[in-house]
Amino acid sequence: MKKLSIVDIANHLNVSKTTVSFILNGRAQEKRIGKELVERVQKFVDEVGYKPNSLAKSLRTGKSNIIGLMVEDISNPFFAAIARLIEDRAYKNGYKIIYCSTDNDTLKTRELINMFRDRHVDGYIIAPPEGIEDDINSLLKDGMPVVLFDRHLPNVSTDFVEIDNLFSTYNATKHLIQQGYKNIAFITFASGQTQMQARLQGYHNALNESGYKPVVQEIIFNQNEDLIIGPLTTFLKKNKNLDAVFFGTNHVGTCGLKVINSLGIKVPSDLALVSFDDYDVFKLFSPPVTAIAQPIEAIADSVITVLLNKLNTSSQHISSQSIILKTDFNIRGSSKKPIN
Amino acid sequence: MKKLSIVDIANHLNVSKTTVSFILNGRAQEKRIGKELVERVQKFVDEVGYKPNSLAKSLRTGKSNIIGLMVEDISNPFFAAIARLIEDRAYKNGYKIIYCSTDNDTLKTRELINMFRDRHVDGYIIAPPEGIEDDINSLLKDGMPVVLFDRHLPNVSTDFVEIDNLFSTYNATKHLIQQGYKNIAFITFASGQTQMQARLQGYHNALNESGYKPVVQEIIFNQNEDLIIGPLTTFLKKNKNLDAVFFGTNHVGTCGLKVINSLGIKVPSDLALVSFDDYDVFKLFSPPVTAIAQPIEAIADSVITVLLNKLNTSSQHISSQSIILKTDFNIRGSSKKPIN
DNA sequence: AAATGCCATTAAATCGATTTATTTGACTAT
DNA sequence: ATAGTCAAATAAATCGATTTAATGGCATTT
Repeated sequence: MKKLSIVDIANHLNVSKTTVSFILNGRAQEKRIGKELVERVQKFVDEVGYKPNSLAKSLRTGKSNIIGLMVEDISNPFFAAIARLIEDRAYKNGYKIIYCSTDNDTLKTRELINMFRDRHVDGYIIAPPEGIEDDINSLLKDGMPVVLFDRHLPNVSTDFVEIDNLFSTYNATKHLIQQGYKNIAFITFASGQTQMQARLQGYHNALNESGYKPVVQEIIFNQNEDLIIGPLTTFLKKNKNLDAVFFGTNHVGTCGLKVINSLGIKVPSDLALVSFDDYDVFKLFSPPVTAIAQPIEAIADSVITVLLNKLNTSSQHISSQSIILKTDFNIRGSSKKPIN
Repeated sequence: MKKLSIVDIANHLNVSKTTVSFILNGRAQEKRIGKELVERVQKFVDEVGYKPNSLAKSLRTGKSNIIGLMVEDISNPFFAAIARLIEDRAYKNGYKIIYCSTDNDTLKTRELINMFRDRHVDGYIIAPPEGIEDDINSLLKDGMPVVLFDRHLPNVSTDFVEIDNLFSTYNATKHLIQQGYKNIAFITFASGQTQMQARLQGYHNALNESGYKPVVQEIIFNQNEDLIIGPLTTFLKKNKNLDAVFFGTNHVGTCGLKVINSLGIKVPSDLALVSFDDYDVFKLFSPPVTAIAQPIEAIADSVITVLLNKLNTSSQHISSQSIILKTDFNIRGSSKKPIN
């Protein structure tokens, strides 16, 4: 009852395994193998449900039909949703996904890249942490297809998919200003990543145009949520003059909501809120939080499309492309700053 | 600059690849290979950073060091969190994870199991849909380690990790009754899965003890959230006499919250809420939702511990174990039904 | 009739490791 | 002197596929 190999098939049919292999790989015509032989082999293979051992196949061909997907944290709803969509599309195209969470940790990411490399994944989809430039360039030098998303690396020239971060925060901040808010803080994780810098820049640009003073609070990321909530609480307690707060990522946003809840701050009468990323938490929070929604389907679709293209066309000649997607701005809660 | 193979190493050192292999696999002593030779090989291997090709290794040994993880939906926070924890523990023990979402779809799950099998995963962690019994029994027959979680399959005798579903809903329902609520509905997805049946039973048991009439609403699951929200809205509009609602899963819970929000129902004055699974959405929702919290870390820990045990001890003699974990009951919002 | 070309198929090499079986030389026991 | 033991290392088989190079048979060309 053990698994059949191609040799078993060949022996049973009194043909060579070469013939079986050619037939199974659709090269029967090319190799002009007799029509009835093809049918006989095909029939028997179907009958016993023989499947080639993919390890042996990968070893020989160098292809694994596996895509390595590295997100920041699979338990973050944004990344989970993207992973889910990419997974679906990949399966439909005959690819499997190995995924992992980088935690934005350069060392961990480096190990994971080596692990993927070792498993001979055919392509890489990465939300890269800073400091991983050399490793990715090394992948590229070896001809591996790599698509970055959510952010990119200035010194790495490969395809990437991003959203228009700068405009998104610029636009949202502008909106707050038009509503009459003047003391608008921007709270985010300390990070030099491109998307974070762009978001920050958008905020600054909008404030500059209005001549208001920017108030930026950078929180050190920590796995332990208490170490995020602590500094946040301190900050909000100290800056009572704020009339609006902009959260730069969904994680900061949910932590921020917890703090605001526990401090008994009223939204938006005490404080108006805007957060990056829109999902269940923000839609349900009462009163609702205005949010910038990333086009998750479009991101996943673009990423996998670009990668599949690179995988199918062994094209060294196509230069790398950057895809920038638009976000939606979902305004919720009262629309005007109440007059004091 | 291409990758080195064991032959390259052997040639360069003028030894046989057998020797290199023995040394690299820690069998030098057993094979009494000379001490200086061992050091010479070790040093060179470190120097050039040689890593054995894991495909070839897997092909020969039959082991892949990969664990297949099948959850219901990786974008569901409960499963995402579990997956994340399992992933961490697995990596620490030298295993990688290939994961996928079953959607509770038997056919899709069957295909995925075959895919895992084909990739020679060493062990399986599955939140199984109904109807997949035969496939899993077939895995077991072939000696594959399988651990189920979140639910189990009555006709499959293998290890599983669950929570005490029946007691959890019994206890929570009891609590509602003690608070003075009389018309308590239970809303859940239509499913014959063990955990769902147990939750329903707990609810029934509590109501029976009090002599109140159960009101159960089963929603047909659908990927399209609108097709869940629709029936939910209809149900809540029709049953104005309800004073409490119990959501049987987190997904039903979040959908339910959306409906309650859009209908303008006040919680808990109009309607008290209890939901299975506790996470950000419920903690932040204002007024907060009382929830049954699953011990996510303990679940992930138990699952991976059991599986690693099975992987390490090639023990056919250890009979399968069932682990039942306790839940936490997080009471939020007002504690008494207001007197009308 | 020998040489050439084409067909249909297959033997053998290959991918990169592990593992079994064998070799070689030194030393010991009979 | 001969067989037997042992240490140290290696040759060769193996895992299960793909792929290159080779084969024998037949028809056609010169």
